[in-house]
Amino acid sequence: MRDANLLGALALAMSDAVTDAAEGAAPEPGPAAAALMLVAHLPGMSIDALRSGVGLSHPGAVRLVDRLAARGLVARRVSAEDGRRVALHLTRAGEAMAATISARRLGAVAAALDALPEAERRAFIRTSETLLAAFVGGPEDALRVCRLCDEAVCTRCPVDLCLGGTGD
Amino acid sequence: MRDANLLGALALAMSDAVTDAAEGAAPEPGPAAAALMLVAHLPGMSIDALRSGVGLSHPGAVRLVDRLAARGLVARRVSAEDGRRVALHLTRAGEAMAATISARRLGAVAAALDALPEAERRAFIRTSETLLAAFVGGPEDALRVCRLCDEAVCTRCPVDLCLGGTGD
DNA sequence: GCACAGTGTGTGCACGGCGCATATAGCTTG
DNA sequence: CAAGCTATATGCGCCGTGCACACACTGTGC
Repeated sequence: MRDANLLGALALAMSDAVTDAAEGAAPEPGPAAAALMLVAHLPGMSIDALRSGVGLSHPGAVRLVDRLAARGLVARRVSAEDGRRVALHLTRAGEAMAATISARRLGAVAAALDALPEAERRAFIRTSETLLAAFVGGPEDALRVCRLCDEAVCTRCPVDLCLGGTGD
Repeated sequence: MRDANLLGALALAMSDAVTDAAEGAAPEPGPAAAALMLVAHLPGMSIDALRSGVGLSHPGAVRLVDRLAARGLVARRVSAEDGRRVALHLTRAGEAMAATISARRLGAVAAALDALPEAERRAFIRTSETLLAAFVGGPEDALRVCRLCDEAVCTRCPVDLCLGGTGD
């Protein structure tokens, strides 16, 4: 029980730090930062996929894209293979903002992580991979879990691996 | 960089699981669950202390207490030593709800943690204690970090220890 | 080729939590 | 006792959100 309580507190503290760092660089608080990172990760994704990633209702996702498009961060394009779907893409400004968000997010974690001795750090990360896989139940969870990830540094991704992917 | 990204994803996934479990047992989504746990941890606390713990503005905290009081979960009492301050206390119903919130929160983490081998688990928790202390900058952070903690199982608390407390 | 259901997206509407500015009560210092 | 500070409470408006509904497009049946 003590271990679970301690780990829950660490998760909350780190998540707060990560979220504050990410949303501080976003145009508005809330799911905007996650939306930008998701579109950066999966260019051409649909609004419905974005919805499940950021945890909003359908109309909420539409309005979020409205606001991001009005700021010139994302662009709606018509999908080539399906006329109903919207293909979301990042503009230059959106890509720059996503890069800033990712840098701040990584910095919030790296500071504490770099203070660990090398061996302890490696062991900790290995166990973290095991735990992360345990929190992924299916493909719909992957978008949520990875909604702030930076695909550029996400090698051997445990989420992809546990879903049968290649881990890139 | 990869380590920081991975750890950030784990923090987000665990925090989501913990928050969903806690808020699912609360009367409303958002900071209500944290407010109940904080008052359970520190009976007689003021609205201003609650405000810093849940991360709301002053009026927001007042309205939150209004709603919790209207549901019969918390009680406003006048502080004995300071007539301006409100001493917040949990009612019987509030204590029961706080117990449920804590149980669900611990369950969300314990399931994944119990799957680890004993030695790996102990090593992971030790490093977690080190990291948790790194995310506490001052006394004001303690309330935020511990806003969902269960004091009954929080022995040798790294947050208290790094602030010079007794760790209970 | 055409009606049909199913899916993806956009919109009118109202609700509610939130912060800003302000007001009031109580403590504290001169 | 007057002035300043702190803690709490309230009027007000904003904005993100979800619900219900409408529309566009795709695929399947006849």
